[in-house]
Amino acid sequence: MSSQKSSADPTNRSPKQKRGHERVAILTEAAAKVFLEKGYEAATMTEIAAEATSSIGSLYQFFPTKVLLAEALHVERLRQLNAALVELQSSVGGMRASEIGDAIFTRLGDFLEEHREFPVLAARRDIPKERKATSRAELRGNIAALLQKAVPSIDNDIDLLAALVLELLRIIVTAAYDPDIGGDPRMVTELRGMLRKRLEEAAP
Amino acid sequence: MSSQKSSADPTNRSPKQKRGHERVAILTEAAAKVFLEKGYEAATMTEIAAEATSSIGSLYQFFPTKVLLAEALHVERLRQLNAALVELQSSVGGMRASEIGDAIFTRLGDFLEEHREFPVLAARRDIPKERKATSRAELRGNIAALLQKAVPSIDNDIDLLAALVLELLRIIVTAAYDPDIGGDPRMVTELRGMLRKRLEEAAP
Amino acid sequence: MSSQKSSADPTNRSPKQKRGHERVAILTEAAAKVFLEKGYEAATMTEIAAEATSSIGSLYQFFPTKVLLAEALHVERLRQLNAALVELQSSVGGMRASEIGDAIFTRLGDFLEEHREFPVLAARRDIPKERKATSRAELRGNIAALLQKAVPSIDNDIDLLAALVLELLRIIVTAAYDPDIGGDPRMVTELRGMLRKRLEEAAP
Amino acid sequence: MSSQKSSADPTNRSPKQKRGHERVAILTEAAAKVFLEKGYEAATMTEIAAEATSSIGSLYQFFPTKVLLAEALHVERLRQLNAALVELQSSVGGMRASEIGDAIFTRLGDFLEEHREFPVLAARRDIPKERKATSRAELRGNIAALLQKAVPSIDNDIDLLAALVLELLRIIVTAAYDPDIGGDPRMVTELRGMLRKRLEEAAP
DNA sequence: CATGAATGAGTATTCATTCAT
DNA sequence: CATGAATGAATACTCATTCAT
Repeated sequence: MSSQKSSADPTNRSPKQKRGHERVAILTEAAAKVFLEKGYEAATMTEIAAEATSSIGSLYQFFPTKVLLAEALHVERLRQLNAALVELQSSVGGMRASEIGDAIFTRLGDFLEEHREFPVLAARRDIPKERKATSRAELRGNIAALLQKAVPSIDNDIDLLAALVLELLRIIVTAAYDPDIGGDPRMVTELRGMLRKRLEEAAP
Repeated sequence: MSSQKSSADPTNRSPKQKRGHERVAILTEAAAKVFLEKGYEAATMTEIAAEATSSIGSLYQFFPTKVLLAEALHVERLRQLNAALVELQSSVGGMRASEIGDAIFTRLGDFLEEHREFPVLAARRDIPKERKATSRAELRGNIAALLQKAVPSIDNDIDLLAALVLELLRIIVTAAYDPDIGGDPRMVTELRGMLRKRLEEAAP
Repeated sequence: MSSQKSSADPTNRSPKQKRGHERVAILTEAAAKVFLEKGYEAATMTEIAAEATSSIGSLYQFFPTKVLLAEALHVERLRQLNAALVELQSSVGGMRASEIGDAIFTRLGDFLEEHREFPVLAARRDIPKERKATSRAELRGNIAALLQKAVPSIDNDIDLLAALVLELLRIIVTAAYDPDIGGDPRMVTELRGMLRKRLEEAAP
Repeated sequence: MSSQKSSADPTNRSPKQKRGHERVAILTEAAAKVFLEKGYEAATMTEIAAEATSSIGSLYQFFPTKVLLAEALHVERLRQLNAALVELQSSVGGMRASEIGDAIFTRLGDFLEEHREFPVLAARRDIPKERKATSRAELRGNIAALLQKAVPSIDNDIDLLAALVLELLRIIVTAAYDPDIGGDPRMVTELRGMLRKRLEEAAP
């Protein structure tokens, strides 16, 4: 249910030494920062390298393409996101429907706050729809698993509910990313409330 | 009394002749199409001109900047959107809370289906936050007015509710824009349901 | 000695009505202003038309080319300049060598102050060298005539002296045009002094 | 530690490798040539790159802007010019007033003959007046220092005299630049003579 | 492997000039 | 003739990517 694929895409040459692993991490974080600040298209490989206090050549050593760099980062974040959901499973046993939504919101909200570049990566227009579908399916699956585990009695519409959670989260992400709206915490409260109600209704 | 261009004024030249008005309309629609297909950043002034079977010079005659072109289109769509909301006012008098949400969803859903480039325009990263706030405020105001008119008894949290409607619509937009998800009409139904419930609760 | 050619270059269609003459004057002055402000290359036909509160089409009606417009203006200014020199002839009879230089400086200084775009026009890189030589020759000739008339005893080197006067004036022009230097009136005094001395020496 | 480019810093990238230094030199000379031939505005970055048998990208690697390229070249020439003046100091001790002017004319004449693009660079309309004033001041200072060293008894008006030298040189430059006039060596002789006389008078 | 130089196709934008109304 | 729309070659500049050292 969770994703355990090795983080190295076959297209990237994977670093052979520890040195390389550190470099990759630094480059990746630099990319995250620049993608967040500038957006995917406006971010330049040169600026990312500079942010990592590394050279263009070095950046290309590990990520032979801007697309591949974005993808690597995206995949990594998805892995972390799914891992967070999986981890949540151990603590939701026996929760009431009204609580599971909150738990998910809280956990994923934390994730998204820490990795604010995530929506930028997810919104890239050149993600092959296939990969997109797969990613969505995996996330939805993990959320569905959570719902299921917490409230075994819902199995009807469970996939739809999972998708709904995802969409509601997307609002929060967007709102949080957009400084104008994000300030109003009542919006999050509202959304949590709506979800809670829906879940209670699904599993009375 | 001319002044085709003048590097110092950041405004679109408005056409003075019939020919000009027609051309502007064609250019605008071409821009809408290309922005939708490619996204704002990847859209090319050259391609837009080509799509309009105009010369690049003609495009720049009326829209001296890519930003200004996008803005003009965005403003136009916002105008239409707000007009639709205002128009809706005349038909909501006496609706029940449970119906007003549906009415809005339907009307705005239609709009968004017809103008699929809207989210692209609205997501541009270079919109000055001030303008963004103003636009949001206007939309929210019109939605609030609708809610108020239909159900005068809600005045508590009416702005928050309006904002909520906007966010839920954003989901639909995004989902509709994203071919993978948009197909599932149950999602829209879900969202409508959630909103209906919330509104009923607000105005029992 | 002075130039009396008709101001209309054969390449320009000359206006047939009074209306046309006014237009031409307005356009010409607008051109003068814009050339002065922006320089020849940076000046645009569009801006010139706007400055004349006229349309591009109208501008092109009278001056079918930017080059032709600049040339027409240049020729007009040269005509005025030469006319001023010719006019001066009637008042220099019997002046001493030490005075004639001052007289020329004063008169031409006035001209250049009133028509500050002159150096811009004269510095255009695309003036055919032939025309350039002719213009210079005419100016030099008129200055030589002045010197001759005032101090008939100088005939040796009179052309060289005339050229010298021209060059010294160029300094003033440049300096006057350049706000940083122009402020210092002592420079003009110096140049006048040097010229006076040289002339006295030439005609003891 | 890279940072090839970064849209926010208005500086030339300095080369870090030997290859880079060579390229910069080639590009600079190519720029000098094209600026001289075409003038600043008409000179094209593409043509400069071609003249240097480099790619346009290489040119921009080191000179991120046409303005910056011109400035770099201008600054370099000013440096050389000032260096020439400073160097001259060691050989003017004890010269007579009548000689120092000639020495300066000769030295700077050589410089200007070798770097004929200099006036083009100096005449650019977009030089910030502040920089212009500074450059002038430095040149004037060096000339003043020369005059002072050679003829310590002049201190009255020394700055004005230095400015005068500069202006007289400007004539030569302009004349030399302008093929029509430059040919006449008597003009230079005249100017030298005038200056000599003025200096003798200043330091009898 | 790291570094940064080299490449060049691609992009927004300008502007003289021509043309339809 | 006036007006302003149409045209498109030309230009500065960008940036992903490749290569030499």
